[in-house]
Amino acid sequence: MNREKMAEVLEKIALLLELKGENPFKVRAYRQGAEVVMSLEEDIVGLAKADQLKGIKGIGEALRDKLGELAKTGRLEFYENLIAEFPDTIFDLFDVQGLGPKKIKALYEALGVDSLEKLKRACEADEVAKLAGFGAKTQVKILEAIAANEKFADRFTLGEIKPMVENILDTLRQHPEVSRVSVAGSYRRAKETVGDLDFLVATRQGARVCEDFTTLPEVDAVIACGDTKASVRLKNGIHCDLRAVTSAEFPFALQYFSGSKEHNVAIRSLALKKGWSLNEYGLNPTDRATARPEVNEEEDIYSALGLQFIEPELRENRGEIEAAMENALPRLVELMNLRGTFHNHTTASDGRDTLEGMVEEAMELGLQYLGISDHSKSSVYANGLDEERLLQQVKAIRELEEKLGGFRIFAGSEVDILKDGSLDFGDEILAKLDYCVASVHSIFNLDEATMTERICRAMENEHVTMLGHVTGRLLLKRDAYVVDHARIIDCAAATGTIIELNCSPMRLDMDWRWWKRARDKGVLCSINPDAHSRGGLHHLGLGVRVARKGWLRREDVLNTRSVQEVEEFLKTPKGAR
DNA sequence: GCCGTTTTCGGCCCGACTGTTTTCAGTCG
Repeated sequence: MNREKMAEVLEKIALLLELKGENPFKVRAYRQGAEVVMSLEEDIVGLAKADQLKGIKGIGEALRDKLGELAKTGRLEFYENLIAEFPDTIFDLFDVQGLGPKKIKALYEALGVDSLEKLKRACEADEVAKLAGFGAKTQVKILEAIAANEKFADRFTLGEIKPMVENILDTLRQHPEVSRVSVAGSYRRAKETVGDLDFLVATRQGARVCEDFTTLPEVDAVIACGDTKASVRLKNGIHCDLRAVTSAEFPFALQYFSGSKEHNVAIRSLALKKGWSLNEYGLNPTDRATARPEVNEEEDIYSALGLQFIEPELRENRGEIEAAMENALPRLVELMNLRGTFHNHTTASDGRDTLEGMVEEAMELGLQYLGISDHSKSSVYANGLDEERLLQQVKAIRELEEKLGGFRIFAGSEVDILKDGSLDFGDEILAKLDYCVASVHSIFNLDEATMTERICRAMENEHVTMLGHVTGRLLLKRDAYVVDHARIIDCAAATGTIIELNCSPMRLDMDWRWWKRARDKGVLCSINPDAHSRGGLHHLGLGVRVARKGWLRREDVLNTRSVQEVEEFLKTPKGAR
């Protein structure tokens, strides 16, 4: 039993109760329970096993018992009875745009529809349109939604949709009737993947702007279009909403639609305590209210509630509101703080650009130093360097550096962590490098304890400056290999090993949820693009956003330091850094 | 089912949009 499985059971119970027409608040309680299970800092499975869930907000007596049973026996009778009432394939129906519990229930009871396949056939046989509450248009929309689901992925990585978001923002800014523009939602909060996009505009001509939005070249299908809201599906399949509000409403709408839902629930209840009812249009006095604060920007809303401004990346209800009350929010790292970066590849292994090309791009970006760390010999698939080629590369780096004068190139290696935790190069070779990134690139299927031990052993090596991509995850493609993050963070703290924030768009690894803990234990971060081409260096901005989401400050990140400081750091023995 | 500075019962966010209705239910965020 693990955290994910526990949350999934609660999530599925919520759906099944909805199908049965249960009290919506009970449904919500299960859904919130799933949320709590996923976001709790402590080891929820261990706590559940030991009957120590008491006092956790959102987990009451009933959920406590159910989680306890689940953790101890791996099963839950209540759930098994519930799930036996419906076929497993019925869950797929909830993914169809426009179908909710009531409609699914009707389809199931009247037509026996319990899978996507049966739904499709029922629509094609014109049976759905005849049902009460359904009609011809609904039937067409269901078929379209099924087709869209078959054709497209339902989530996108933050990195891959960035160019498109920038494009749409530019177009909206140029609209003559639009005065203010922003993207909101999980994209603005820098979640590693997003399921949809939310755009917000200030205008007096909502209907017209909404209409124009639906004719953008990126739009594939229009789902809805009214006076204040338009909803479309873009050609790459992503769902995209536009909200049009007045300029006075804009800060409220921006706050509201940026979420997260959990953050907003907490903010609104705080507002109520102060005598204000907060929604997407404004701050309205309840009977206890004092004078209405002036709000022109989002910052003014937080300030009216007696809070420090909370950066969007932090709005996950993970302690940011409490910190803002005490004026204790960190000043987050910014892109302009970065002076260089480590973990980059060249044509020597599997990169697409030469050493000279990579350095040139780094200089263009205004960096003062660049770390080169090509793959080591065990990564045969990536043309990894053996000892001889590595030493040649070090020589080439020193020569290029000499020629450039002033720009520092750190010679390193991304050395493979072998199965037993030993390294692909011996200490005598590693000692000749300026630094070294150690990463796992093979044998991903070890159990958690063995994998964690393997990684910790590598970190104990004096020459390992930093740990590369902690879990090896490829977002939406390959799961993380299982590691005990808490132990790895402790080990990094104990050995003075840096943990990399790999900001390749597919990775964003270590996950943002762990950085605050690492920071509090004194572990240093290095924001590394894992660049395999000149363009790859541009992902540093993405890395900064994730670092911010992990509560990191400038001083928590190695590559905000100057060349001299980094040299000093690397010269100092690990234990003394 | 959860929660409590309206505290053990009675609330729990609510507004926009659509389609099928003839005044509203369902979905979505």
